[in-house]
Amino acid sequence: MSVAYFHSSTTVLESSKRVIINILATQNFIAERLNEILKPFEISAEQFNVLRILRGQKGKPCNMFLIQERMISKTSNTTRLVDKLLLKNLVTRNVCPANRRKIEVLITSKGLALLTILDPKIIEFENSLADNLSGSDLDLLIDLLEKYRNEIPKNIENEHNN
Amino acid sequence: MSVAYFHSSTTVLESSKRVIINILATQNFIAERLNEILKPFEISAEQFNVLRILRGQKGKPCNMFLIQERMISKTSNTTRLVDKLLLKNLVTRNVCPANRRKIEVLITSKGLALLTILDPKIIEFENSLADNLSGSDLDLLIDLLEKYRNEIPKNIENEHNN
DNA sequence: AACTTACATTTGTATAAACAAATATACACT
DNA sequence: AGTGTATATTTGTTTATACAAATGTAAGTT
Repeated sequence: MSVAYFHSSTTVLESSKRVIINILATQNFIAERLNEILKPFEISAEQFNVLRILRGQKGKPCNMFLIQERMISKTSNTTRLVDKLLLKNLVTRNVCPANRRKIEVLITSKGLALLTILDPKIIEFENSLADNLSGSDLDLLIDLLEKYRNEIPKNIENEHNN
Repeated sequence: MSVAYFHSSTTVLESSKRVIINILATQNFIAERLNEILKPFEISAEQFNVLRILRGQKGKPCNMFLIQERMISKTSNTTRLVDKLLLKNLVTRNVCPANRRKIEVLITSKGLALLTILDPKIIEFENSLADNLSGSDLDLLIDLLEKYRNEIPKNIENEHNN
């Protein structure tokens, strides 16, 4: 889900508007660069995201609901996303024997190999942005964003060592 | 341009990753709520953005290039965006007599009226988010985001009194 | 004037997002 | 077993995005 927002002409904006513009501009900035990194490998950011979620499972299969839940943007169509990864042999998809409503999705060795190639590029990208701020400012930024969304700050748990 | 990013399982993330997740999550948060506000009026966030850019022109016509330049996400198709606004009679579109390559787009009174209805809802939305932070923290957040994108902090000029 | 290049916008087309509706399975209850 | 309801995923369809190519206009050059 992409969002446009005014970026217009002649008057100084108040902070409540400027912060929104800045968040959207920053998201756009990140999205453009991430897509550039991924483009040579012919996967979209969404597909990349799903691959990382699957790797984070460390061998445990992941059903569609779980994938959807862990994606930041919940609106995309998980079935068709996985379809595309399946076509490239980056994942497998099987009906769960214990509950035939569920689907077990697993990353393949080809998928893992692709992530291994991408890992250093992504880390370099993340660090190149993070380097613009001091360590304490980076943590402050995280904290402010969480507060801005009115989210209870927590130690976000996530796949690491990726 | 929407971006997904990992939001996965079991390990604590370093700040360089967390900040990206937080920016994307915040953008998504804003986008969802903004779309909710606009939905009853049957315009998309992008269309809304263009209308605000046109109002910011204060009667001066706006060509396609200028509209595109002022949108945060440059990738969308301005022609077809304006097409849709035209269909709803929210804008007019005419060939520029001085330079027949250019197009003059203007917001109509119907377009202005729509913005007038939306204005308080948008302001309320912006303030509801801004209220989660103190004034100085809000300005700090803006500053940190600009630095994060490595942009020279400036007093953003924009349409106001909207 | 013809030719070239740059500019401004539109169009074509393939892919993806959004959202509602449909399918298929599981489980609880009678 | 049959019925209703919740769960899990898929499919259909409309609209939007992304990107390349095409169109039309202007301006400079020979």
